[in-house]
Amino acid sequence: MATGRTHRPATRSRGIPEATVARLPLYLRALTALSERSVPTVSSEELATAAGVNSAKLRKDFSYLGSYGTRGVGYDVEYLVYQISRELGLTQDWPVVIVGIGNLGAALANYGGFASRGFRVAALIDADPAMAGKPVAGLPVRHTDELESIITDNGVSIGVIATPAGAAQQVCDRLVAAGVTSILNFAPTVLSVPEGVDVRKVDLSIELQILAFHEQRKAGEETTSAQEPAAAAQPRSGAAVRTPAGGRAAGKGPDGDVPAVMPA
Amino acid sequence: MATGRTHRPATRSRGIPEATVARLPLYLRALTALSERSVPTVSSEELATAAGVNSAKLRKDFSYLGSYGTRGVGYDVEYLVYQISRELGLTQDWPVVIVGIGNLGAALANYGGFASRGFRVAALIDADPAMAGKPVAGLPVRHTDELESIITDNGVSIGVIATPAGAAQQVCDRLVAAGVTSILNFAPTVLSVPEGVDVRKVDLSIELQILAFHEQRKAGEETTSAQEPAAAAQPRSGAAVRTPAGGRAAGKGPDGDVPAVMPA
DNA sequence: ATGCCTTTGTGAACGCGTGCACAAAGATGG
DNA sequence: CCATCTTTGTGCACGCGTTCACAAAGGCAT
Repeated sequence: MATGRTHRPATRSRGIPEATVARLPLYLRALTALSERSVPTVSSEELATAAGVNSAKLRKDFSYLGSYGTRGVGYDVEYLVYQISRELGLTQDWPVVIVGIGNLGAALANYGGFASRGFRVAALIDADPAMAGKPVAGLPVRHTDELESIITDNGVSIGVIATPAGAAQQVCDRLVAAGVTSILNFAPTVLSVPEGVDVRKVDLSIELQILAFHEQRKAGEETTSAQEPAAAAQPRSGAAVRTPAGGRAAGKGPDGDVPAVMPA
Repeated sequence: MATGRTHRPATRSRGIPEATVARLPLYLRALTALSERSVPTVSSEELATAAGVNSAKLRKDFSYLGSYGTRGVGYDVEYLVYQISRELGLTQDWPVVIVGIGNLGAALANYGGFASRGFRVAALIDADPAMAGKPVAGLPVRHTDELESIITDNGVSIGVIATPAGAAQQVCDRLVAAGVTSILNFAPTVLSVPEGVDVRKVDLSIELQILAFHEQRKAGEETTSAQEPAAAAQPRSGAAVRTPAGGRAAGKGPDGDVPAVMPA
């Protein structure tokens, strides 16, 4: 759910649905694992299981990229890795800056998943002068004053914000002004950006809150109706990401707590 | 309109759409900020702006919770904070364990967004004996051996996995076996869990990859029309394959290597 | 070659989420 | 008490995403 972008999927022939784009990295990871095990080809069924999705969905996703499979056989692993990488733009080098080198920023700087996917941490930036020069993940922390020059000098177009909420918008503005057009925001704030700038938000506490909701619902169901629709036998469905279809649905309230009292 | 059997119970059937649940924390955050500023009431339009969503969507979301607004006035901030908190299950205490105290685990342990929302870090767990006892975020790190007892003793039902990918499934199995029914997974792996266990995944590199996709497309749009190599270019099986450490020279351009290693 | 078997690619149906637009509900002022 | 104004709550339509189901395509054995 990127905020920020408001216009058409544009590219008519190349109109890959957003939902599909979001799954491509998933496929890529599964394919990379297969590649390392020197598996030459893989069927949509196998790959779908490995990625935790439905096989029909996977085939349709791939169909947006082109016809890269062979009927009766499956997909060539290496070829598909290349195609998806290219589609995602991972065949080129993406310099990124991380702003806000606290616990989270340091964790991000050390995160192996970046470098291995074409992302190169161009610089770590922090507002604290005491941090300046201190090495984190092998890079010296730079002061915020240098933000603009770092971005222009390195041609950075992707910025990661890991600052406290209060500083996020200001940092965002400076990043955008300096030329950044994609932002990954870890600060718990709604960033406002001009047209043409993409923002993706990752909010750790929101994820937990969503889990708490479902957890509460599960706890409530035990006490009321043990009657569970018990969707078709699905022995060990891998994923469970996002609405697993057979999951909740016919819920029924936990228990009848209907307090009409206003605490205010 | 809700899902499931349409009785017409005076109490609303709890068929809250998943998309709505995912936005409730967003509203809650905006409302909390208003509450701290002692704002008594807020209109759907104002709150929607603060939360970064459409006002109609916000009203519809709230309608699933009940009619908590006053026409012509808006919503009572305090009351709404309470209602959403209750709906999300944040009015109770949720003990959580964090497994894998690396950079990310430590960042999570220090993350303020947890404690302030009803989540209490019951324990930090790591497999490294050298970490045991070492204080992180004010808590002593416990060894993995204690995992089961910690969970049962504290009644933990939510677990956070911040281990390397290789250990994630094993940790997950142990968490589930010990009674955890909700898992927030930061490891880049598809976890397989039995029916009834919720898994939410946060993948830092996937978010960046999605940004890269849009970034690449933006860059391509500038030059107007796709200079994209029409799909036919690549020979089926032979070529494509990873160019070991190929050029990438000029930075831009659809060639270069393919990431060979999974992120740790 | 021919026929069988496997697996892809996709047309079509369905369901969910989103946003518009408006009537109903309540506040407010005269 | 009535008129007017504001804002909610929601019916409806539309578009996207998901899933099913199957014909077409290719491999393989005979």
